[in-house]
Amino acid sequence: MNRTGIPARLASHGIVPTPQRVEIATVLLDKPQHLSAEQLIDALREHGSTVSKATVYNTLHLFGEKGLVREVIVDPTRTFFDSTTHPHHHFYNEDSGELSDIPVGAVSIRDLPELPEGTVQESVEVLIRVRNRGPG
Amino acid sequence: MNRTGIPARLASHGIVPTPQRVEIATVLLDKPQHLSAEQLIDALREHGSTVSKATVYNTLHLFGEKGLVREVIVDPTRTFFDSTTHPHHHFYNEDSGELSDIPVGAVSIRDLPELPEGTVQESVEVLIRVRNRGPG
DNA sequence: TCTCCAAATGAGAACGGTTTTCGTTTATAC
DNA sequence: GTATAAACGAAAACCGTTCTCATTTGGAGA
Repeated sequence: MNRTGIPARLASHGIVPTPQRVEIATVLLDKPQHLSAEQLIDALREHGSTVSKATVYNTLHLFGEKGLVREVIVDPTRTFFDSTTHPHHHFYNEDSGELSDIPVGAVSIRDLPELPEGTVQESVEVLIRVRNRGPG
Repeated sequence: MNRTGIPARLASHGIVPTPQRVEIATVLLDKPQHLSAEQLIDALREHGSTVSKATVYNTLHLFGEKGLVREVIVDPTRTFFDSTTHPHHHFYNEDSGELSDIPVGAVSIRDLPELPEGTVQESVEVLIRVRNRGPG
């Protein structure tokens, strides 16, 4: 169902399922994961895909707008794309550059604050930065 | 106390208070605020300072390492430096690019999760992304 | 089937915030 | 005064991302 399901999944999000988009979605949405654009391009190449960098970026932004992936900003040098879109939070290992999920329910917010005048809430993100425990 | 206090404040953080560092700290630490490097350079220029870009970046990183400012990453295009270092959280207005503090105590985390194997916690950050309320 | 048109793709150039390079200046020690 | 290391700064390099624009693709209608 995975491979055949991708085009339908794109369509259900209002995305025209072109071959390139299907390739990208097949690799990125294969499992819960967080990939940078560069990592995704590498993965695509390993799968024999030849999609261009421009299309990968265009597609990632399109997927983001349509709610098929979530953009995660934790590092000034690259953006991560999260194949899991339901609400959850993240650990970011600053030593390894690895982004991982905090199990749903393992953390929750108490007392959401009043928003700044004239604004509407977009998202609530909790990020726990960690480092590898040093020797000792 | 502000101007005379800055060199001592740097020194107390293990930072040699050179003229440039004092200029930078004087502008950035003047009040609770969040400035990007570019905004800070503009502010320095308005104060008559001629510090170079390289020194501003070097200094900001040094201040960050020494715990004098906090780096806030919410936008892939620029890093913000927060003059308030005690624990607090942020609103980020994606329309205006404005970063603001969530009042301390207005939000708190329930049930911190277990950290990934072999890691130690660095920080816990809550970010609430907002947008300007559209007309209507 | 042929044409037209709009959307999508891709190669490579451009962009822009940040980092690096490396020669010069400054501060401190002796 | 001289040596030495740290700090500074101008400009180039860097690099992830965006942009340009020519080409390709896919559908609608003739």
